[in-house]
Amino acid sequence: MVTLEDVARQAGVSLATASRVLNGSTRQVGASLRAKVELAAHQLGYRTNVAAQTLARGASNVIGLVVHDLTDPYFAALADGAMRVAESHEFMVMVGTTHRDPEREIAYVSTLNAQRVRAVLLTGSRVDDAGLTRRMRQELDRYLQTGGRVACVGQESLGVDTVVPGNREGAAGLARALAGLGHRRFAVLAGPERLLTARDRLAGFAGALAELGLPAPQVVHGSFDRDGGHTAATEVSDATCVFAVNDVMAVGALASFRDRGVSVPGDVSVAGFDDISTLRDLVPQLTTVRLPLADMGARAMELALTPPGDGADADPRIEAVAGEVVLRESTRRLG
Amino acid sequence: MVTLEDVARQAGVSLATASRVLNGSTRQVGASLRAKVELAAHQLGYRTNVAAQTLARGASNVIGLVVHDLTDPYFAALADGAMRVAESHEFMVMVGTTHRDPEREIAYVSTLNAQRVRAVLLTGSRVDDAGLTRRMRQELDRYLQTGGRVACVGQESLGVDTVVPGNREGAAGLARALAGLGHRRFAVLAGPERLLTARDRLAGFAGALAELGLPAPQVVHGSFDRDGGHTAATEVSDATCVFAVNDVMAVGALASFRDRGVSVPGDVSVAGFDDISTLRDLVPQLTTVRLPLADMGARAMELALTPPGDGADADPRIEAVAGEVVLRESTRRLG
DNA sequence: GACCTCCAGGAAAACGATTTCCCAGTCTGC
DNA sequence: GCAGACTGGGAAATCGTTTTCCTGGAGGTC
Repeated sequence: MVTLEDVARQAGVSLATASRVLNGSTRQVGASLRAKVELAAHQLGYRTNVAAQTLARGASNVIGLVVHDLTDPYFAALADGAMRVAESHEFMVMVGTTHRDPEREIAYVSTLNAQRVRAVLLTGSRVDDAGLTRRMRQELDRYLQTGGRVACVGQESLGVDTVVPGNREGAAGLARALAGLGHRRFAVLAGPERLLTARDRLAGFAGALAELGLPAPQVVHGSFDRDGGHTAATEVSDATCVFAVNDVMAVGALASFRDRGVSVPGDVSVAGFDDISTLRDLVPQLTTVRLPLADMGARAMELALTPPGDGADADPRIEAVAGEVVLRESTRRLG
Repeated sequence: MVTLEDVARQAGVSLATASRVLNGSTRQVGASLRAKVELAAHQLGYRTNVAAQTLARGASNVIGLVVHDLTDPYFAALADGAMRVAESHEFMVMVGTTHRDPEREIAYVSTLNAQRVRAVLLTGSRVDDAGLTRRMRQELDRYLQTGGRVACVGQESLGVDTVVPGNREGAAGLARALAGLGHRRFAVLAGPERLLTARDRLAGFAGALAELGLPAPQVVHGSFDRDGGHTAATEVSDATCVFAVNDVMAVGALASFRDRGVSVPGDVSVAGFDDISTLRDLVPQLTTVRLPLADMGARAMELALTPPGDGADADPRIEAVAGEVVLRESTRRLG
């Protein structure tokens, strides 16, 4: 293992000079020495020991990214946007997958803290559980106190810089658009009861229906994934339009209806939420609420990397992202 | 920032004892001291400084994972399988995305080397370019010499432990199955000319057709993604069956045909490769060659984590993974 | 030419852990 | 009762950098 000292010796300079040449320093080094050091480093095949560098500098060049599930295109898109930004800043990204287990999420923050990562990005939707939230807050505080930075995508319940998608407003807009198509009897495949993202979308949707004086939708809870949508769809009884609170669930619902010979949008209309791009070639094309996921990931990463301005550090920065209703083939005009 | 020394002082023990209690050691520590240390650590909110630990131990608990594109479900599935294994061994995973740029891939190996990661997992298909391969080899050698471990998914061209999918055999099997349906005139949406995975699949497919005494397929090159499939499909002239060398391209091709009013499988049959699970609810359901992607990622990670056995370290371990032809709705029986 | 300011270079002290010794007890067996 | 193993505890060296001083010489000003 070749160290900086080896390089310095071979180049006939001090450790300090070698360090200054090889790992960016404000101090100047004379051209001839500089050349010698670079040559020596190249000849010996020197690679900085980042652990030592991190220890000495007191700051790493790693960012932590916590997602629920990489195979869920929602998180993949978010992660992709975030990673592009990190890469453009020459940061490495350490990824943790929680598989939707809040305990693991907390554990990851702890581990990332131990790694002294520069910033942590939490992309998973929060859950309505005061105990968990409190413990997460506590873990985050530990990290923040030692100079860490945290940003979040989803709900602002953690009191950190957050990119907040317009779940309520988007779902409300979708409800109005669907009502505009003539639908009156709705069902909502609402996902897990305590998941805030799911809950907000349901609330926005139901709220808008109420405002329009329409009957409350049938609500079917279930898991937040494709199979959750598939299962929940079988319980829909008497609706002309089904809103799945995310696209992946909508896909499950479509499959379920197809299996049972129910035509979409002939017999029932289906809408989702997120506008996952991998699903854009689905048949029928899915009516949904588009979120700029990659962009949201990128903005969250920017938040995490940008220290809060001069003002009081008390207020977390909140960036709202609007969803855009996109009507496609899976929902039809009634009557 | 609370250090181990703070903990030791608060607990009234030496640094050595505190270290032994908090960060797994073979040495025993008396129960009373142990309790004191644990209490102190808890009270002070101590978090190990992993950088210092890595430096002292000379080995990190981080694994490097290099993928082309997280939003491509192929890599997402691979990464997911790999990460599960890493997590089960309590390793953290540092992910790099190359966006299909071989230079970036090499740069990542270098960076991960600097991080002194325990192992590096390369999941991207190799490209036929002697210069690039040589430089990658060189970079890997540097890393291997210092005790690093490397595993790869794809082609065995790097001479490291590799999980090799049966691209040739799978594509050949597919060709035979499609010929068995009565197809005679084929087109292959063949992806980039120099990408080995694409090339192998094309070769396997064309080879099997030749063996059957069928005419050579029309070959259309293009990019390896959805849009590549879409574009390439427009150039297909006179075929009853189109083989896209991966599922994502097949989706593009389906969309292209649909746009032009060409019915699948009525007018033309379409097949892909990989069996991406996100696409299982596509209409029409895609005929493809199934690869156990998550499992492949997991096995590659196992390879990376398991030191080669006692024998000569000369031979890289190769694990072959067979693809399984799955005929679905997108291909029909002719005549 | 004296004085002051820069500036490039080096010696050495951090950074925060792990681990090798060394030491003083305590057991064991006879 | 004593040699010899075994035990748990601590002092201090070590890992590979960065960075703070310190120093001597070069260049500028009056």
